[in-house]
Amino acid sequence: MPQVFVKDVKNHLGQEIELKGWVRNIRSSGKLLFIQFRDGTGDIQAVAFKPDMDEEIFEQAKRLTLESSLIIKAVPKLHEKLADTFELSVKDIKVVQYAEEYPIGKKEHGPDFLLSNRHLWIRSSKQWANLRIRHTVYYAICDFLNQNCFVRFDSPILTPNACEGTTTLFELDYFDEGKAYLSQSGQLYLETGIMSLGRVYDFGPVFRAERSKTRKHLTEFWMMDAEAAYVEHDENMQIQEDLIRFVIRAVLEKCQTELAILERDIETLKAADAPFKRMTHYDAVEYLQSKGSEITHGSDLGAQDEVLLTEGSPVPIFVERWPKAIKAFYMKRDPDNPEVVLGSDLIAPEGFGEIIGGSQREDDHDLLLQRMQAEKMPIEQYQWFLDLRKYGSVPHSGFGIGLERLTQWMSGTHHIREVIPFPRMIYRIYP
RNA sequence: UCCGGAAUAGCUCAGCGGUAGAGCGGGUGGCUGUUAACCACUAGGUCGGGGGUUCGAAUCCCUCUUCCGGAGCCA
Repeated sequence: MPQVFVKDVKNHLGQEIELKGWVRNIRSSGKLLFIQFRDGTGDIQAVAFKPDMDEEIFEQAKRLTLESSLIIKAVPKLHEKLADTFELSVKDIKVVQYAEEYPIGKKEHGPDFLLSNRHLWIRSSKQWANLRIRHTVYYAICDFLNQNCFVRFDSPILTPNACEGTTTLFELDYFDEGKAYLSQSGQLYLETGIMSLGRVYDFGPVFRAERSKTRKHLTEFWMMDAEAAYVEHDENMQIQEDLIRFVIRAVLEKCQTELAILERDIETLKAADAPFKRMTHYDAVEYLQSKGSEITHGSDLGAQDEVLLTEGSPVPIFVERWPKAIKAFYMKRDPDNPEVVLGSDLIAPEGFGEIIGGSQREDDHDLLLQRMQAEKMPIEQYQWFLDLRKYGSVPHSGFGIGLERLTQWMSGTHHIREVIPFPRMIYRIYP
């Protein structure tokens, strides 16, 4: 008998089918046994009724514990008490393993305990939902880019130098070549790719040895960097907006069960699928000051500023044209105002903060060299990067999306540690 | 790194100077419609480590360790 997945049960009403999975919960009522069964594709209630089955099988089923693995033969039917819900009428059960006493109980647990049991916690329904939404977000990003002429071009993870000098790097020994570092962004390598392929993206883990300790930071997270030749600042933002709205629609369409489990406010998410706002950094600071923020024109937005800025806005907000001093060396100066760069941060609503950083890149060799010298960067190590400005340089732009930040917003999850299978944080590397 | 908070049963917590408690989970029994099911009984603890104050410390003080929340930095 072929295996049927829980998600397909509705196509087999009245037929005997076989399902393979685990016990999420079990309730017994004498001759009736209610097994909350899960198989990875979804959950369904399986009902075992003693008079309808072999007595020995029923006794075996009675001894099932939380998370025991089992194969059941059953007939799907409409739930006797709930509308639009299916349940299974159990005919036979084969216990694959009686699970030992399961550490994660039905009541509340603290974060330390749950994180120490992350390898088991991922089975819980909210974690299951988060990981499925992450999957949907990941492939929606790839789908959008693939449909828009971007070619996957993976940047190396082991690198000889820093991408953006300021941030802390994880360092390791690289044979006889001295130190190597775990990449914190593939962006500079992507810029080489556009000269061959036009539009490229990478998607993989990046590493930041920052001692950040907030609900929005991980030391290892997944980032998608995209880069496009002949795209300038305004079009760069338009691509980002189209991409994010594509992702929102994909999640709303494909993750209805998951969003319901997480009690995500769907209407708020739907409302974000509308034209995004754009604001210069100057105007954003003026606005924030009028709202009581202490922010100054030369500085970055704090966490509270991001919340304040998007308060009352159903859509994300681009903050663009930043003071040159607080942005990276490779960003192109605004021809209309050399004090600011053509960079943009996209701030998600509902307090989820920055989800994208992007910019038009400096494409003039001498200007780029000057800036690298000003930042005292080791020029000889970046010769390959400067070369791009010598052999057919073109205007180009790109941006980077933090997968977990975006997933966190889509799923409405408070802490970023719940939207990656095994979060790496400053004080935690187990399991 | 800085500023707060916490550590008591497997888990979540109450107890805050006078010999250790609850709920859940575990075990045993009961129940034909349960939805973190319910009911009865039951086992389970050097109160994070070390030091101090006291007739007496889970409770007060010092110290160490671990964790949580927030800030900065960023995606």
